[in-house]
Formats: sequence, C-alpha cells, structure tokens
Amino acid sequence: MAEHSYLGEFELMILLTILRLGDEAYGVPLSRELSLSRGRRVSVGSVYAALDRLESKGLIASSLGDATPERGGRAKRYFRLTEQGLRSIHETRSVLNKLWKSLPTPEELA
Amino acid sequence: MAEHSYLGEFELMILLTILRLGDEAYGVPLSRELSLSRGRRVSVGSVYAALDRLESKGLIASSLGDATPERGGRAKRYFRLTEQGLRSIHETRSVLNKLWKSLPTPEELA
DNA sequence: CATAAGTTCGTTTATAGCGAAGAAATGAAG
DNA sequence: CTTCATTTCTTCGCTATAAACGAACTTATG
Repeated sequence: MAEHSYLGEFELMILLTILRLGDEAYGVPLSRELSLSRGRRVSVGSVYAALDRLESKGLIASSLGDATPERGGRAKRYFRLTEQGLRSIHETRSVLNKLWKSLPTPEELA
Repeated sequence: MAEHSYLGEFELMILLTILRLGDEAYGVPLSRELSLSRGRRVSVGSVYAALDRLESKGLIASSLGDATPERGGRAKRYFRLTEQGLRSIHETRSVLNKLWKSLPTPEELA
C-alpha cells in the first residue's frame, strides 16, 4: 500500500476538473474536459477507472442524480471532492513546488 | 504509446536528481538520494526500472564508467539528461503551474 | 423500437515497487 | 600466488497498481 503517495498527473487533473465543473461533474463531461485540457483523446473507460480509484481512496464521493429530464436516459453519477481530496491537491502542489527549486535553465546542459 | 504524456512524479524526481548529482549520477546514489527526498524507502529495482524506461523514451542517456579505483568492483552506469529530457521537465512544470491557477482554498468546499 | 446519454465491463499495456541473484573488482588469509 | 570472502553496483523475476481503450450494457425519450 502506497501509504501517502502523491497524486499522479492524471488523478490530479481529474480532481481539478471536478472542482471546475462543479454541478456538472459527472463522467461524460469530465472526460470531454479532460480531453480538451490534455490536448489528446481520453477514453471514458480510463476516466471512470480513475474515478473509482479516487473514490475508494476517499478523495472524492459520488451520488446518483435524479431522473434526467433530457433526451438520453441513464442516471448521472455526480462527483465532488471530499475535504481530504482538496487537501491532497494542496499537498501535491507544495511537494512539486519544492521540486522546481534547483531546476536549472536549458542552457546548463554540458 | 503515450506520445507526449507529461512526467509522473517519480520519473520527474529521477530526472531532477540526476541533474543534482551531476558526475555522481548512477544507480546506487540515485536511489539513496531518492529515498531521502521522498522520505521513504525506494528500492533499487524500481529506480533502475524507471531509468530504463526514461532511457528508452530518450529523456536520459547512459554510459558505462571506466574501471573503478575503489573497493567494490562492478562498473558504474552513469546517467545524464538529454536535451529532450530537460525540455520535458520544463514542459511538465508549466503544465502543472497552469493547473494550479483556479485552485480554490480549502474553505470553498460546499 | 430506434436513438440518445451515460456508465460498466473486460482486457491490455505501462508504471511502480521489491528483494534476491549475478557480475566484477579488491584485499586479506593461507 | 591463489583462493575467497567482501564490497559495490546492476540485472532479473515477479507482483501490484495505474492508465488506456472501446464494446457492451442500461435506461429513458420520442
């Protein structure tokens, strides 16, 4: 068990995207947004898999929406960050910020 | 194939550690340093595996050292960043920095 | 019942992680 | 001088978790 391990890039982006989408944070738009901000295709499968991981780690929580009033049918599963999820974003940020110090400019390569 | 995918935390730390160690960037001290800066044990096996991956992706290059004048015997395999490796660090940084904007403080959780 | 919106499932590949085994040189014991 | 235990370092084999993909399934609507 990883015990503490900082967030990977993908999971991090998912958390941030959930925040950004707010009320519209469910699978389909999440994977659409992720594709956009990544600049490449992101399959729905990989998004749901990551969402499941994040939920089982307690960083997000989900709840099923009520019957949709729209054309397509299936119930939406909405996601939101838990307090722990938000904390882990901040932790990850501070860890990475530390890493950047000591980073030389592109010239310093022998 | 990932085609562009930004660096994960572990690989990123390896690249930065190679930079920092300079002339002493080979397997054993790398894994020692990584353990320190991570604050937890890092097995040599996982370090070498990541080094192999990074090399095959062209982000680092390795060369075998000459006969060691010291006690222990086996030849060292030295690593250095390629130009591409250095570039990918900078890219990763700028991508992540963008992500941080729009990050709310811990209070803004419904 | 065709169609649309959503999610779940099965599978495959890549990353991480670990310790034991292997390789190569040194220096000490006999 | 020759064996050999010791040191330093790397390779190997294996297991677990993360990432990725698209087809299949579910549920509602017109």
